[in-house]
Amino acid sequence: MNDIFNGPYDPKSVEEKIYKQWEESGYFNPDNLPTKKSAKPFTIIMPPPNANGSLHLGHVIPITLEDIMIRYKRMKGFKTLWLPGADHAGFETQVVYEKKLEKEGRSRFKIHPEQLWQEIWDFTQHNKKTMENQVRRLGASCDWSREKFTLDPDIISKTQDTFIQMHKDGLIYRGERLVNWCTKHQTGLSDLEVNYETRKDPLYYIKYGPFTLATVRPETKFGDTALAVNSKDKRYKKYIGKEFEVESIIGKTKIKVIGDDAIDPKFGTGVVKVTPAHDQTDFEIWQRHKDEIPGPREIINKFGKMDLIRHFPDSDEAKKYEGLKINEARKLIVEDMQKRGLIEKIDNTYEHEVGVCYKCGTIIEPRLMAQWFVKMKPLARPAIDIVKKNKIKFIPVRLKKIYFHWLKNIRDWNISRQIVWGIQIPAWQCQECGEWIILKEKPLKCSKCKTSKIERDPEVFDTWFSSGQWPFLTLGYPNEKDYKNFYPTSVMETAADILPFWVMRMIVIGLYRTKKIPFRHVYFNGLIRDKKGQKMSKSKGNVVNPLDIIELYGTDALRMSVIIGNTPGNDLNFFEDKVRGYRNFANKIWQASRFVLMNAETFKYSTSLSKKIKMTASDRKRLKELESLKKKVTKQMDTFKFHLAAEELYHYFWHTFADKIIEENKNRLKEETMKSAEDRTAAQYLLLQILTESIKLLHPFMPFITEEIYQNLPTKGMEFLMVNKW
RNA sequence: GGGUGCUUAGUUCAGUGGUAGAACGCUUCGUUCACAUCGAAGAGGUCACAGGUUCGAUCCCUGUAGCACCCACCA
Repeated sequence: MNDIFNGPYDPKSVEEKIYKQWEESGYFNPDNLPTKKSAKPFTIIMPPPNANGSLHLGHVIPITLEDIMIRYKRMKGFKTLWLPGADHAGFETQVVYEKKLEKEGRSRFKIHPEQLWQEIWDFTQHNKKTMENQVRRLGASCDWSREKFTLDPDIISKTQDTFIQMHKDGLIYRGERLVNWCTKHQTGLSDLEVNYETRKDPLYYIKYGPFTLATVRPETKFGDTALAVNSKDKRYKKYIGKEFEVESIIGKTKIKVIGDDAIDPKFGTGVVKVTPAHDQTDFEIWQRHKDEIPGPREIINKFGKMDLIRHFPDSDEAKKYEGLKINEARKLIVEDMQKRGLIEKIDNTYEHEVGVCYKCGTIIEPRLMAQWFVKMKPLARPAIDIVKKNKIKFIPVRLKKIYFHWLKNIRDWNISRQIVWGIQIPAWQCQECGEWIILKEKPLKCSKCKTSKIERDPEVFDTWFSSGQWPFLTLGYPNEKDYKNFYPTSVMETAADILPFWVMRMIVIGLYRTKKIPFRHVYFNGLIRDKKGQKMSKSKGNVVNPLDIIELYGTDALRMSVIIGNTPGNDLNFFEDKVRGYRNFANKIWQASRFVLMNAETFKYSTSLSKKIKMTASDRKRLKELESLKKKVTKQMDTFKFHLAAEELYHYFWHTFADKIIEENKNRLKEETMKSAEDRTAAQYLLLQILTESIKLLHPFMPFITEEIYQNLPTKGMEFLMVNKW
């Protein structure tokens, strides 16, 4: 017997070697698999990890789950493709890089965009390489020869094609809208990238002509273009449509009262000042009353400072507040208003939700900007239908509700980002007449005024605009062989929290662009949390590096610990004791295999042997039991119940095979106690048979140890367990 | 203000319309050559609460409470 079995199982000496063998075998690539011609494809596109750091424990769950599915299907004879990738992760990465710059005492705003781009490129390429090796350590059997990066030239080009096609189809428009503006990062954000925090802010009741109204933002007064009341409000009905001259700190101005149903008569005094340039609701009110009232007047600039003089050149007050930050301005203005008796009262108990940047927590300043938008309503409808008809199945099903809720209430999608790190928008503007031309290459002349003064839109796409096309772009839509062979993909396995960001958009754009569903199943895994159920984050200091765990306990143990007890869509708490338990299990497998092999040295295996073996009734019972286990586990695998399958196998191997079957057969194996050579052969056969099958069933979950043992079995058929028949 | 999920052993969590399950931890015993990263035996639960459906509910329905998360333009 091979003496590698001496001592406890040592993952370190096995894992690296085995992975290398697998990779060299070429079997990660479906083109090399010994599959039948009629074999069906099974495809998973790996959600590309962000190339702005290294893998953390949160990546272990998805990669393990995907690997389990892939290995299972590969053994089932499918033509399996698991395509890995990495995401440039636009804004996310730029934020990470900016923090790095800050530490070095540099600022993004002082670096030439091209240089900044190059620096971030180098940064991501470096991270990408580290991450690839980490993915290997996890045992991922993905096809590295097909790996993609979201900034590969073909991905960039085809992402732009989609934009151009959408434009042709009338789905893209450039609109002056209020954008969620982060004054720190100097970029607009999508609605999804805004978090809301509960804040306590003074609510000022200010006098406004014949009215008193409540506001938390008196400083936006200078941008007011109307007053609004609910059109059904009896108290104020008579004022609607009338214009008033009001006294304010910058003198007298005229302002009109309008009626709008968005106003809640019960809030404050039921009167609202309308500031369309700095408030989403007010902007919408203005859009409904465009003919009656003046448009937005911007009085806060992109740095979050007062910008008044250009609107009120003759006002001394305007000069006084000019350039002040919002908070400073507010304080001063309130003081001045109090001096003039314009403040009736201040309510200090008021709590409300304030939108903040999801990265830095800076209060979002709604800001009027021209941006590219995708019309979502027409795209949402087919995406709703397809899931309703169950053409795409959700695991767990309950998340469909969230999906529908999102799509039914969807608003147009702002896809412009004011950063350098991303895919450039293929849009060009004539500097003479302002005409926009949507083309990949720079046009020679403006299509309207025929001049050649044309500049590129310096902005880039929201990163989700390109990741939303990931399943078909990675496969080489529309003409590549892979696209024809492997699309639609089989399963999209991803974290539940990016359903609206990513899954929804992949379905929406996938349907639009390919006229096909991008995947048949979506499997949502939960987030990994620490022992106490808290989110892991660097600032809390509870981050666990998966490689440290692997060093201690091995990859197989780590994999088992994140699979067992992990149900789709639910979060999972991580603790080291659990991993230790499965490290012990790995050793159990190792020792049991050692015992079986030790006692099988006299055993000559051949496929025709099984007929000659004299099995006892209890042997047959044990084999039957094994058969029913196989059936049960197969069914669980087919229905995505990996946590149950893994637990079932764990229990069978340890408490049935090792504790019972091996024990009850010991006497049949020893020279001194055996009944006959024939009976010994039967016992050897039984144990080898059960061991071989158990190892196969365990392989998707614990690929390294099972492969290593398999290669030492006299019963092995193929060169690798990885491609052995399930 | 809406929505979703969770509440089961000391802990972390599975699970089922019909005597409650696992892992870890705990207690007692065991050092005969597969394994002390082990074995044997064991303690430990009104399955959040209150109603309802049912022959029977931890499971299905309704409501309540606590926790977690998501969404929302009430200034």
